[in-house]
Amino acid sequence: MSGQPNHLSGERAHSIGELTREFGITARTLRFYEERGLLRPRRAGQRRLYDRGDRTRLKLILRGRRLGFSLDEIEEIVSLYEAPQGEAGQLQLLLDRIAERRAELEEKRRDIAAVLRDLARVEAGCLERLDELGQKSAGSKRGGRA
Amino acid sequence: MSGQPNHLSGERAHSIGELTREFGITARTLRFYEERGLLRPRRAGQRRLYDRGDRTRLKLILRGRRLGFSLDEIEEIVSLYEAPQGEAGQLQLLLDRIAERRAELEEKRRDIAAVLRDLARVEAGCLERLDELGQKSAGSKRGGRA
DNA sequence: AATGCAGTTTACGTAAACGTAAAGTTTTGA
DNA sequence: TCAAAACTTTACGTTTACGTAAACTGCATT
Repeated sequence: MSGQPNHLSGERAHSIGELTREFGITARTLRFYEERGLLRPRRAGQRRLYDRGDRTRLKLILRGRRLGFSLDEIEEIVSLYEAPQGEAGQLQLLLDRIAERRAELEEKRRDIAAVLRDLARVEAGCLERLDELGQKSAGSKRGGRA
Repeated sequence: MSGQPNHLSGERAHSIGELTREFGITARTLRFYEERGLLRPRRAGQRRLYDRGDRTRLKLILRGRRLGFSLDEIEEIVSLYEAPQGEAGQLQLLLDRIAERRAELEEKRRDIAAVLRDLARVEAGCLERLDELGQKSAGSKRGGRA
């Protein structure tokens, strides 16, 4: 139907250079993640080819990175997404790990809320002060302390 | 009125050991933060004494750390809190920096929401699967496929 | 044939954030 | 009083997450 059959699905794979541009990271980073086992692009000869699944994983990795998780933690989190459909014991373990991660994330969320709240306070102080300065400036323009 | 006058205010200062226990960090970390200029406890001879302000700063630092900010970034953020009451230009700069940080924090917040959402989906899948297994198990207990 | 570009492997280098060990001082409790 | 506990400085070590350089390969131009 479509052009050349590219691997197994009907989507286009990406070179390492394309990914660096798309995600603003270096090729070294991508190779490093592969070395760490976080990514497994297929190959066309030597060249790496990243398909949709690899890109999805990469997005997850970068998201974890922005949240300050270590690559070890990121690996664990990503593995949760692709966990095998095990039996009851495995599933319970998986649920436990999910609960742990959720707790961490909710702590981070509270931390963020706290910082945002503090910043809002500082901002309010700034605006107030600016307003005062504005009053004085306007006053002097209109002729001093009137 | 009270016992010995401790410095200028009427509060009790804490030793480095007390802080390590209270916050679950090592003395090395506290000294390192001091070396980096993030903390400035006063001294009683050689010994460091941390007052309420130092503890507040430390909480901010640890909060930033949990959010994955570098110590450089943390320094910047904390400095926003204690910014001098400058004139209009300075205030505007301060407001700009606050806006930048706010944008970052809101990206983190979105990232957290995304991970939480994904985890919830995985969890739902787990529970569903567990439920299926429970059905089967109950069925066989009651005597196979009825 | 030569050049250039994109990609590859190998390997050493580096910045950040502490860890750890050594050796000395000061405080504190028995 | 005296030993243990707590603290100090100095200094080298370690882990994480890549950066950077060297040397090679394959393909497309010129």
